Amino acid sequence: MTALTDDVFAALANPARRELLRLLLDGPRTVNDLASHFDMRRPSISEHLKVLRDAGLVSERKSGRERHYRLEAGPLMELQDWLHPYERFWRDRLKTLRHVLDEENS
Amino acid sequence: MTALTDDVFAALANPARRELLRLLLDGPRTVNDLASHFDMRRPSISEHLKVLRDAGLVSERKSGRERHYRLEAGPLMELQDWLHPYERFWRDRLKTLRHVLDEENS
DNA sequence: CCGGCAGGTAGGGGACTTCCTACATATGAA
DNA sequence: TTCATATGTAGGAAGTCCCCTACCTGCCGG
Repeated sequence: MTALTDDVFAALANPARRELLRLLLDGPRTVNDLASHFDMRRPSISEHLKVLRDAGLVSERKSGRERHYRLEAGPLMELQDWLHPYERFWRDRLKTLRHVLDEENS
Repeated sequence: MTALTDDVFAALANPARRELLRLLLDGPRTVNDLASHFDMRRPSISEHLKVLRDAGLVSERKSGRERHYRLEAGPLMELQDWLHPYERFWRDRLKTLRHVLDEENS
């Protein structure tokens, strides 16, 4: 298990890269296939894929002259762990809010 | 409910801003209090707080000449929603992996 | 009123991001 | 072998980010 690094947050900060991840939810795809969904030149897609690869969010498998990129959700599951304290915070605030509303209603 | 925007991902892309959120888990704090935890000048902290505010991740309450910043976890809970499809993907992959291992063991 | 403190804003420098157009590399097909 | 296809890499332009040093506003206490 790699630790959740800066790279993951930085990778997610770009909408094209998030869209790439979303496309990969349906399964592995080639670079050209992925690029066809964007209004952007292919080399830029290659660069985005490199950022995602360096963050551990995708992996690549060579097959002839194609490369199939596959989603690696591990870092995103670590992001979920990162969120846990905030979820607790959020629940506490909702509970408090509910109490206040109950007081006012009684 | 505000939709999960680019602003939230962009705000989280900076380690100082993530640290600010973490500090605010313990409750509201003033700018000077927050700044004291960083090796960075106060105006930069103000700027980071503005980014967080624009993303809806913190709110501000004036009290005399101080301003108390409070964590607003709402956008982070939307981030959790954003993660859901990836969690499903992750679970499926684990299940598949387990099947493969079972086959090999039998 | 006046000095000092809390905090925001302006402007700028340096590094980084993101896109582009060439160009390089490798593999499949004819 | 020779051409075309799939992809990566180089280098550069434009924009953005992040930090800084002034500087400004507003509130408190004497």
